[in-house]
Amino acid sequence: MPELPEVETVVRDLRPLVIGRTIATLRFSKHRLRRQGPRARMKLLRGTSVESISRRGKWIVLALDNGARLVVHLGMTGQLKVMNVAKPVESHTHLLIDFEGGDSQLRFRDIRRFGSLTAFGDEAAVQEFFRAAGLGPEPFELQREYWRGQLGKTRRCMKAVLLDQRVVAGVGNIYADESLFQARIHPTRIGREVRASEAESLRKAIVRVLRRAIDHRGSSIRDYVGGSGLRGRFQDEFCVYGRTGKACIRCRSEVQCIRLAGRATHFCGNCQKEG
DNA sequence: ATAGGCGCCTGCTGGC
DNA sequence: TGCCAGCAGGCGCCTA
Repeated sequence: MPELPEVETVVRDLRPLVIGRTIATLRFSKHRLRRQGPRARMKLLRGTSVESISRRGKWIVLALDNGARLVVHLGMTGQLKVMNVAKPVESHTHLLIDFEGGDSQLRFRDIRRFGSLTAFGDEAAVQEFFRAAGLGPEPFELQREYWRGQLGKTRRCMKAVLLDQRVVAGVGNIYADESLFQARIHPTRIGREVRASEAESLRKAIVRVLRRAIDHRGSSIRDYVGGSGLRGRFQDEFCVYGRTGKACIRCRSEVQCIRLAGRATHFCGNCQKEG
């Protein structure tokens, strides 16, 4: 579900609501998440105050003043939001963080439990975790030569390359399809057969699409809400994603949908030529 | 190296 | 109306 723009929106929403707050208690649901660090290490967070909240790819990092970190991934249906303690706790809420002297609490909710919550002792441990995962560069910091090199050395199709978090961090199914449409590149094109000029227009398209999506607070299709519970609006701006059978906004031919890299892939067969 | 399939979960939709 | 297959913003693991 949440890709970079949604995660960025959550982080921006939460920033004024959690920075400076001191964590009083952490309460977990009885269900385990798909991936979750040792529950015992969560003790590191108690009694500390939040210094910052940031994003790396689709990961959210809460930095505490004792150096500890809480790293959150929203998976497909994760929500991280601050709510008034008086609000009923919704089903599938897996972590409640109460702050000292306040009437609001941070809640992690995840219907499908594909998300993850992990505590780390310090920033170095977080960086090592990302390094071990091979997490690639942020899309906004993609170097032209690096990008060309990554495309040039692979026989995978472009859709698969864009979804690979080791190549570029933060792009998911929606923004992969939208970026390829903007750059007029067919999703089945092979990485190393993409021309340098195409690679460059794709690099720019990714940045443009992600920035616009962030401006719209991301895309809400079903579950996603920002850190204050507000939905996104970028779903109204989709050119191809979820528009199967509808007219391409550019040439009016039918938007097609195929399965690639195990995911529904939307494109215009007329605007995006096969190799 | 890479494609494909499965598994992890729950909930919703569309076709019969 | 009811049932059930199929599908969903992710990702790791396995096999061929």
